[in-house]
Amino acid sequence: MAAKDGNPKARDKGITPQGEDFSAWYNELVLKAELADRGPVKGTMVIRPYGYRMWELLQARLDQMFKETGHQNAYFPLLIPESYLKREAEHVEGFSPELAVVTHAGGKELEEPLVVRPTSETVIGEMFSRWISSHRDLPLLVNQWANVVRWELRPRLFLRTTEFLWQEGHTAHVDGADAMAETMRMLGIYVSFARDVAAIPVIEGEKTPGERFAGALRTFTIEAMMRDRRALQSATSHYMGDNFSRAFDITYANERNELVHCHTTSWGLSTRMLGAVIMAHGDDRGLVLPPGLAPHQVVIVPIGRGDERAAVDEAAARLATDMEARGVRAHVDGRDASPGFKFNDWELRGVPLRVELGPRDLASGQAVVVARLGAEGKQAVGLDSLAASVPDRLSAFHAALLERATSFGDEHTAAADDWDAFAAQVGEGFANALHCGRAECEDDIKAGTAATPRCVPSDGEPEEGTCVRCGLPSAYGKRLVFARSY
RNA sequence: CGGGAAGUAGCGCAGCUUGGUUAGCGCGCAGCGUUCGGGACGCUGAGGUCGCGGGUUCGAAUCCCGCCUUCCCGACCA
Repeated sequence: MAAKDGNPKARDKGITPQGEDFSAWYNELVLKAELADRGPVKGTMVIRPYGYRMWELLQARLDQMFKETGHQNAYFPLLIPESYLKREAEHVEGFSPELAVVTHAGGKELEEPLVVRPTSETVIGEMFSRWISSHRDLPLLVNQWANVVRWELRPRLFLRTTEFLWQEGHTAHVDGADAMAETMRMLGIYVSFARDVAAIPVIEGEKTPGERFAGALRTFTIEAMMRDRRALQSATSHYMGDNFSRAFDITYANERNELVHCHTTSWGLSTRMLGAVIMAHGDDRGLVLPPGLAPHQVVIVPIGRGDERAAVDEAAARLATDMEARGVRAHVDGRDASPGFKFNDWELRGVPLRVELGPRDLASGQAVVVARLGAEGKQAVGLDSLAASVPDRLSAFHAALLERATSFGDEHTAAADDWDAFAAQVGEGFANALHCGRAECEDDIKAGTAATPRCVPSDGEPEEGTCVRCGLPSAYGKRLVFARSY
């Protein structure tokens, strides 16, 4: 009977509401849902089994998509000679502030320091130069699943950790056209992964020069809106031109036996995507997981005790087996805890569908089904048809989740044609506005509103006019998306 | 690195102002019993170098000095 409001003790069971403190909501949720924990070293993260299962599911789907488009997995070393980083001028400049460097090993100082990879363009570039000699070797399409280290100043679980897991694709091509096609193909894969697996609608587009990857000629991104209406860059795809192939001497002999530099790409998606899932779908009760990434798509909560319970358990096990036979990840929660506790617990963990099964249900040959989005309330479903209906229910759940996120994004996106409207809109969500393209003007906007250009959207309508900030003629030929971001 | 807050049991906190016996409370945890359709209850119990180092004092969680760490807000970023 503790006081409800203002009393921290009353919250032991729940989490801080999003509207009160989004950042507290996020941290408490990640910890309480047992997705991750903080490691002993600042900025490091332990991914716990429930969170790691999500990563595994993500990996399996993306990996399949990569292989279907002709890529092969490989693995390159964690340690890179420091000199490699320096071979591409912009690349070092971009990454040196956040490098972790090994200076001692084997009990003595190293002759050349080794950097712990912050990304692998350099080692892979070096290896590509040894492997590629003919146009017949191209394109070379490689991906690696790995950990990387970037000494971030302000870590945040999943969103920005000192060490994180990701996949980085690296490819080499005969020319710019082929490399650009690859860059866009992989961006497309990220878009469909986000939409079809994570149920997150994204805006795809190109980064402005100021937001480009260090060493890239063009950087493309997918940007998603979180429930606090801030943007999260969820994956990127880069066209390097011949920058890295010149730095690492990646050349091939063409059909006329002329030695030519390759054009390369790289593209990556990290554990940050799990942060996107948490923040794009979660609510005040906890996570809401898209079926594609949910460790348990259905949880069956058996209710009852004694002899009644034995019959319930048996029926629950049969139901789970039935569902699994249909490719559904089902779980029976047999813990010694009250039903109410389990309901809340699985809601916190975001399980899409919950099945309640008790003596009353058994007697009437049905079960109670509840979807985590909650719109339909509790629904009685006949036991003989339940398992068969689950795949459709999960698809419907995915569609509803995507629809909800899509309308949320639409509701909080608006065009802004003058500075006051712009400043107000980036406080509300995303603002579509014309910009002059000058870096100093971007900085000015950031200083004034904390908003940055997220991208030049691929599907934007052609439009010319004047910059929303400085009034100079607009660049890019269309509106940019601006938002405060993570 | 700038600005804020905080380090006391696994988690969340009180105690500190005005030093004083075995440092408390809630949740969680263990055992037993009763419970089980929206976060159950009773009884019993385990669990703490009070962040670290030094100082003041007969006596320090409490006062003084130094250090460390973490979290939040900003600059950097997937």
